[in-house]
Amino acid sequence: MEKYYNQIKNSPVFYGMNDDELKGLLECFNARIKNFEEGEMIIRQGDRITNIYLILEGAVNIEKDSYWGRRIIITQLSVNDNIALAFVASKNTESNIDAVAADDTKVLVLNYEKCTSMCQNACTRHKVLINNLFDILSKENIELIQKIENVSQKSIRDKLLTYLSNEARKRKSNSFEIPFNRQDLADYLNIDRSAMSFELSKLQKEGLIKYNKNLFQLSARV
Amino acid sequence: MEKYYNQIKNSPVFYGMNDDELKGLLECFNARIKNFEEGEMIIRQGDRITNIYLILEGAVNIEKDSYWGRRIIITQLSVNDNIALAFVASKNTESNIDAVAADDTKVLVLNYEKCTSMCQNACTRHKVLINNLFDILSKENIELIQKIENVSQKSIRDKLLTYLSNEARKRKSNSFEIPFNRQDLADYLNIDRSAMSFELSKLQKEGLIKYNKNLFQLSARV
DNA sequence: TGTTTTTTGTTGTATAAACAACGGAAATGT
DNA sequence: ACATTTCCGTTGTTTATACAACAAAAAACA
Repeated sequence: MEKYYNQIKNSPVFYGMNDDELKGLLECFNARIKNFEEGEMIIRQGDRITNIYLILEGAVNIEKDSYWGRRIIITQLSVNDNIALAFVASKNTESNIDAVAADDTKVLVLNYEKCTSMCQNACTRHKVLINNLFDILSKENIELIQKIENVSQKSIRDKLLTYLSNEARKRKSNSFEIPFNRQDLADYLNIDRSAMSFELSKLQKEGLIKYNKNLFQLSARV
Repeated sequence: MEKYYNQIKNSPVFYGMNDDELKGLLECFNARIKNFEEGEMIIRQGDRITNIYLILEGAVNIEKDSYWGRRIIITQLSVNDNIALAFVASKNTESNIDAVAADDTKVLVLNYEKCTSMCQNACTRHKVLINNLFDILSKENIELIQKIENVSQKSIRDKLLTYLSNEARKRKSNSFEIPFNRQDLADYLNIDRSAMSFELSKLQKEGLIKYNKNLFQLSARV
């Protein structure tokens, strides 16, 4: 835990707290570290969620399986992101998603219910906390709307261009790495991988984008 | 304002407050009622948002225009829902959506920034408020994930069946009205209206669903 | 280093969806 | 009650995408 102390302190969940507040909260949360191997399920559809998970290392895919076993990737989370906040915040709501380690992953497990029942929202650190969580939720909301825009384009080409230019804007740079391999990107945009590959190389031939593995570069025209 | 007092009091935003707290907050929010005609824009992409809007009457579509002018409907909001909470909560974030009155609509305009700067989160009613807003945001989050599932299906048929069965589950009934006309539903699911109509009648012929105008009924098999 | 496995790009074919055009039904307005 | 407009379903045609199969490249492993 020591090793990650500074990281935790600067994470969006605990941002702005002093050492005393942070230590108190971690105790209150009954915080502990847990490891997941690549491919392991952290949360399953139908689970009743009582913990928040703060990602310390690695990456996590938020997924859903459709009837026919086709995989939908909702989003990929990484270091400092948290999993499942929306579900613990909406009491008595079952998870409607899977959370799968996309890498060997270390998470900080926070028992949200224990913490809220203990504090009764009374202590000052809890006030900072809920403000932080509020900010996080609103940002997640906007991210989800963004994702809806990405997948709502009608052609493969438009999905790719929308996704890539949204990423560029988010990173404030025309060249950036994406967290997905080709199959995962296809599952994220809900398109066929091979058709996507084809379209990507077409876009490259036309000079709209350049890419090498997961590193993409957008030309000024995009 | 009097006319809507009870409705406001029981809305998710102000839920659980006593009369004094509510009155104080409405003042603090500089609350006022505003009317919009069908088709009028309540919020535009790029606007910097400082107000929350609580819908008192009518309905509002949250939309986005793609490059080619194609319309994407993210969701439809109705009475007691609020607009733009995520944007005011994420300070300094421009709206990336349009909010368009889908009907003649009455909203309660709440100046969020004024309220938060005045109260400095100090007063007790503000604590109830932020807890309410927190709940609302988390539910919106889950709704958005649901919507992503709906539009992430690969065929028109699967989109319709997923959407309809999700609605049925939400309403806890196999027969229900949808808030969309055909064109709006197509824009919500990002598919062609005529192709959708065709698929709907096919589903009806196969006995999976029945519908009449906006009233849908799912057979047990769905 | 050589072998195996995974990932990515390419192509041809089958299929599903978009699109355009239209007629009828329903709703709206006068 | 009639005229006008909007909405909905149907059909044929064009187009884009899924799908399958495969080869090349890269990565992982021994």
